[in-house]
Amino acid sequence: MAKNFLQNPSKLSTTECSKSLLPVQDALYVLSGKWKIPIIIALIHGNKRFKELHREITGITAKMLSKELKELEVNTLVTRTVYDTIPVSVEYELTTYGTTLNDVIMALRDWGLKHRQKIKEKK
Amino acid sequence: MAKNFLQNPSKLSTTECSKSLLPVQDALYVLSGKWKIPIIIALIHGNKRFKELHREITGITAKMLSKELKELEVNTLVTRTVYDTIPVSVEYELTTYGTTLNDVIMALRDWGLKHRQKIKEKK
DNA sequence: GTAACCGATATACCAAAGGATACCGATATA
DNA sequence: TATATCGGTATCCTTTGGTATATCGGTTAC
Repeated sequence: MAKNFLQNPSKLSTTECSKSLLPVQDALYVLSGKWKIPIIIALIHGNKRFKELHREITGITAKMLSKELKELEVNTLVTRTVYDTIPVSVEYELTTYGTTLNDVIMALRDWGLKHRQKIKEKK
Repeated sequence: MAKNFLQNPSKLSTTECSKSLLPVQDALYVLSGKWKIPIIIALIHGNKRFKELHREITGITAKMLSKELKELEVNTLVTRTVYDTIPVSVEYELTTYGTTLNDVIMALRDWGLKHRQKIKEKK
């Protein structure tokens, strides 16, 4: 039932269609901003400390990195662990819930690749 | 090779991972802004005229509707057809290319639904 | 003693996104 | 004559997103 959504669009009522609107917007909101995807991708191959992320993600400022990490933490996509070293070290890790974004990211990547190709052809 | 991307993250180099960054950002850019998804979803069950979209998409201003439709047109997701009626009627249609976004939208919707559920549970 | 590292925060600023409102010419309706 | 419809555009304004730069306290290395 819900599985057929968007696959036989002509059969769907406006109300049925609008049911997908909010979830899609929720998902986009979680990924919104210039740096969330770069951060998530950076964390995919392993935990990272603040400075490591800062070095790895070119162009990001410490303020934005801190802010975006907080938002990812609020959405339980990332965990923040403080270690009692000297000086203190803080490790960021993608949660298992965070890895459930893989399908979304892969769908976006696949479409993005096709789109790049299409834009190239037009020129 | 590329298919395994994000499925066995620990095996991937930074350069391999960063290959997905640009396509994902491209895709998100195409969907960016407050109104693109509502417009696309509105067009999924059939062609619509400007005023129909304006009425159907609650909250949007004519300025934003016009602007977002132009961007969708530039990306060949939507076509604009002017009919020589009186007064003139303009029809917007999702292209077949536009419908290739279905996988992306469904992935976003599925994740968004799970996320809503998860947020609810926390409370 | 002074410079650097760590994980940030504070302040100031700027540009882009989006909203509110008014208006357009052509036509139809009251 | 006045008002409404259609598909927008023009102008102004506010909000948000993002940048730049300086600074913090505690510690270590030079």
